[in-house]
Amino acid sequence: MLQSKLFYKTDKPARSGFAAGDAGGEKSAISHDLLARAGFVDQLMAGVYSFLPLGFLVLQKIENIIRKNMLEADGQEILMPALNPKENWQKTGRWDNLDILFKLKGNGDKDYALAPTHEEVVVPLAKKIIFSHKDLPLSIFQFQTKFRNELRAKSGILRTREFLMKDLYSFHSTERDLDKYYDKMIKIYMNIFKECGIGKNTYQTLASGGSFSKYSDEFQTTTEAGEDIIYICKKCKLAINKEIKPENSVCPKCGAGEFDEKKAVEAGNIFKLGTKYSLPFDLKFRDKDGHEKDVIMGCFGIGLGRLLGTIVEINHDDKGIIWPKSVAPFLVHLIEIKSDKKNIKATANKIYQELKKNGIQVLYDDRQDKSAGEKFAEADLMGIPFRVVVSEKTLAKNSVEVKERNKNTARLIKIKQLSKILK
RNA sequence: CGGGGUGUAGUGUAACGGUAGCACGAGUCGUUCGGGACGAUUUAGUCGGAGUUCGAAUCUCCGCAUCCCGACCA
Repeated sequence: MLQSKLFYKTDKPARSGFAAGDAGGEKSAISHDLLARAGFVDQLMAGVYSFLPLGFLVLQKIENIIRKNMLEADGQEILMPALNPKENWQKTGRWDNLDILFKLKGNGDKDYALAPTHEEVVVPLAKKIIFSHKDLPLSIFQFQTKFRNELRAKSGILRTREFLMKDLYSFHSTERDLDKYYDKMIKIYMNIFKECGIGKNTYQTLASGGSFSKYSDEFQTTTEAGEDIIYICKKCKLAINKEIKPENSVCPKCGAGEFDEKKAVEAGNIFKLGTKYSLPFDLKFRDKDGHEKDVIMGCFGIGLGRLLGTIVEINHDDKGIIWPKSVAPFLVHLIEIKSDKKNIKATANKIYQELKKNGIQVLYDDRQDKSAGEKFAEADLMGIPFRVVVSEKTLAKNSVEVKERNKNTARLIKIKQLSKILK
């Protein structure tokens, strides 16, 4: 039975709705407020968060959606170290030039870096695997904690200094092969965001490529909490990040000239790295003719915590979170209304066991010291898709009350039918 | 990294330079019991360090923390 205090936030929330921040004009992300109050995350310090049981369950759901899609892209999952030697970062010049790099000292004054990204690890690794054109293409991915010493952490969980990221690195023998893979990955990325419930608000967005290429592609989700401004082509829905917009007065894809301006959060970013990191580590392969050539690389990232926060930014109302079923911590929030009649508890318990047996994930609120109103309010805040209430009233009709979080009306369902309608 | 704001109990908030108070939470008892119930009772606090003063939560300086704006953002 899941009723730990970690699941049920004990703080009494403000009753005047979730006016973000105070009257002084300070504003912070709604997702941060909701996630903290509902007990999904806990802040340790600026830009560093713990994921509590509910939040961790969501994080794992998101991870599994991404993993499934990366396997679809022929990715092989590994886990690389976060603690890195200085030398690798010197080779690429980033030890001195990357201002967000966390540096630390070990025994004997030895220098280490905490990896903010993993080219400096994956390329030397690939060097031990890739020798021939027969070894290509190759895709390697991981879910790893990244460390970035952001000058300013902000927007709650949306911009942190330590965060879980999926990063996939692809290795190709030709530019053309990278291009093909890159286009395929754009589709796969859009599918990930769709599966996470933010597909309608997420746009492929042309952006600056940083120092490696002219452009990169971002996946921007439109929300007021966003840090970026994007221009969405009214015709083909391709978006352009404000940072490169002056260069494009018409849509580079369809040629139309009308755009919607929106604030957005960058939920993912993909790059054509080319030989930027192959060169410093001398990553080469032999082609069919025996000639030595540089390996061409691509890089594909998604920040999981930020994605989680973005999902909340998109899916909430004035009562709390409304989780899409695909990433909800549980499918069903089973609430037992306290009663003197013993059969209420027994029946609720039976329903709980029955649902679990059917493979349905249930959070069972059987606390005896909480009023119905309090339980309902917390259920709304937590945002689990189905609320199932067992009480004297419902049992009198051999039923339970089922209410979906994203709907306004509840209905009575015969207990025997319950498992069938929960989808 | 520049600018600004804020640090009071677990949380949220009051207190003119003069007895640190209230609400929520948590504990106990009783009454409630389908939309954040009620009474009684208990618990717990001025970010740290210097200074001014008869006296500092309050004023000054330093530090630390956090939030916001900007810059930055593989």
